[in-house]
Amino acid sequence: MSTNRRETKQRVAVSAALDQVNEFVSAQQLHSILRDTSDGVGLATVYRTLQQLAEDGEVDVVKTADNESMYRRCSRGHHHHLLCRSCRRTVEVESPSIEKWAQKVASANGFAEVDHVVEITGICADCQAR
Amino acid sequence: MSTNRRETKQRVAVSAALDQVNEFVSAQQLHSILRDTSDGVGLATVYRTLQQLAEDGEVDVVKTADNESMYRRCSRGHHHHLLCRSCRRTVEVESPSIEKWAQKVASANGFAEVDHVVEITGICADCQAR
DNA sequence: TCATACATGGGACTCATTCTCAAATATTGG
DNA sequence: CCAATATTTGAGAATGAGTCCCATGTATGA
Ligand SMILES: [Zn+2]
Ligand SMILES: [Zn+2]
Ligand SMILES: [Zn+2]
Ligand SMILES: [Zn+2]
Repeated sequence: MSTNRRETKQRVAVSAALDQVNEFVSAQQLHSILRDTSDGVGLATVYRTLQQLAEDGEVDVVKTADNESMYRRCSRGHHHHLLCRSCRRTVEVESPSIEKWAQKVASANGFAEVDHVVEITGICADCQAR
Repeated sequence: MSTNRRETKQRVAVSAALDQVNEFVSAQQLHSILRDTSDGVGLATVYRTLQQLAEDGEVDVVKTADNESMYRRCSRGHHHHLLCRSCRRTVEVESPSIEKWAQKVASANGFAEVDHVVEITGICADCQAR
């Protein structure tokens, strides 16, 4: 809700850690990454910070098949993801036609406050080559 | 993987209960619905049965925002859903162009074994009028 | 009817995520 | 710089969906 966030070393640490990975990572992974380096950050704080970053549109969130939230610093603006189920390599994809389609289907059926989830998964070329 | 399922009264009960609702329901909801009628069905069995029905393509599964799996008996064949976040009213939608788009984006990036998740949510006309 | 492979369910267990709240700390007005 | 104050932190407890274990029950086919 609020946009007034204090700059604590924990928040900086989480943000910095996110910058070091290019794929989606879970709160737990980030927590153990931070455990090793310098002063660790509490798990609760990692969760809170990631949620806030997501609220602020700083990171994107996707859910794995086994219900784990994964976070990634993405480019700003609405987009979707094509991601490798094996190595989590991520490709951001944009498609105005998909957005229009979703909106059209919804309003054609009388729905308002439309939202949508569109994610494509697969096995990337590298992972296919094993 | 197997398709050899025995016809037990529990399985019949779960399947019948599913037929009585037209929206997506969770395993827990189905369990408490069944608790009231006749002989209840164990929670573990409800989960198992729903999973099997999903495997067999008898029901569709969607995840709520708070990571709960919801099941619904849908028409056969691949399709997606437009669903009301308030009352869970569901509209099945088909769109060959979306399917082609997903496949094209994936192969253009060297991905194989492509899968995708496409769900549209909103507030239905009735819930807006509420 | 019998043998037996498969199904059931109560309860313990997992595990991501949230909650609690006292102690730590960033911010700010003076 | 300093004290007052509003936030933030984090260790551990709590939550809750879903899974597992396994002794008991049963659908099914010979
Ligand atoms: Zn890969
Ligand atoms: Zn979109
Ligand atoms: Zn509705
Ligand atoms: Zn599709």
